[in-house]
Amino acid sequence: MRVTRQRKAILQVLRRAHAHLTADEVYAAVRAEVPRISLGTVYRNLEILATMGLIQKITTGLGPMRFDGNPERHVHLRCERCGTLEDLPMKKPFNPQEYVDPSLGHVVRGVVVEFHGLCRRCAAESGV
Amino acid sequence: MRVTRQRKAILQVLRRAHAHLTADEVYAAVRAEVPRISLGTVYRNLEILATMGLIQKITTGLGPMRFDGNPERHVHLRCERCGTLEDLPMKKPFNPQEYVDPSLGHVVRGVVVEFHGLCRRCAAESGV
DNA sequence: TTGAGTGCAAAACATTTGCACTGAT
DNA sequence: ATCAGTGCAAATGTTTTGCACTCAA
Repeated sequence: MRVTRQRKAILQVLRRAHAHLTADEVYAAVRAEVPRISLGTVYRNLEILATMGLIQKITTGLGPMRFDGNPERHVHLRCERCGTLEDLPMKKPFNPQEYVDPSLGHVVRGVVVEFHGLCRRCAAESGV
Repeated sequence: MRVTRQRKAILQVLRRAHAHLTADEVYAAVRAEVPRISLGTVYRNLEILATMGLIQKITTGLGPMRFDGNPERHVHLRCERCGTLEDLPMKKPFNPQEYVDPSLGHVVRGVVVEFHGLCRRCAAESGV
């Protein structure tokens, strides 16, 4: 894999970002550094970086995909009030085998867990 | 809410389906019964039925949304080999509080859990 | 030097919407 | 009779792709 200016800039944007960005947000941010980059290149690189495990691709079922510069395993909280997607530390790792009976013939290799509720700010503002 | 021919047919297709269908698959199936139904009507009704809790809308991050005629809470297994989405019985219920620390200010109201791996048929065929 | 990567523009795909008409109540 | 629901077609928004060109190795 070649290290291009575009690829470096995309990775940098994601690593520096506080929130988890959409492809379009990445595009906008990277343009500050590489003005002539195209949206197609952004998509291509996000796909490649995710496949290589350098970033994470998060599909949430609400709006477009988002990308997370943190490749470590962690879970997300989707705020029902403001729509943001933020990291959530887990008390203990999630073990699929606790929940699924392996004798039924299928094979469980992994699991995607996404919490939803209220983020810190919205919980405070709505006085919950 | 009115009980139209279209709405009844859509619900019936989803309740009879073994797998969890995309809007397009529902459209194709319903056309056998209501040939002049439009895709827009299918989408509108799927949205309404899901909001009313009669069906479930499942966004999986791979391909288009899928719809589940079973409104009860249960989890799904996405087969990495053939792409189907099927129901998975759980040994015990999933309790978010076991995993997430409630003292951090946010509020967890629910969780979406999706397993991935191999469905029965693919597990058997690939000899795992 | 050379082919992986790029920019551009068009295409593909899923979903939503405006509008005049229809049919369930 | 009324208006929620429908069919149609166009619009929207996201993501992918073909192709000629560029530049990292």
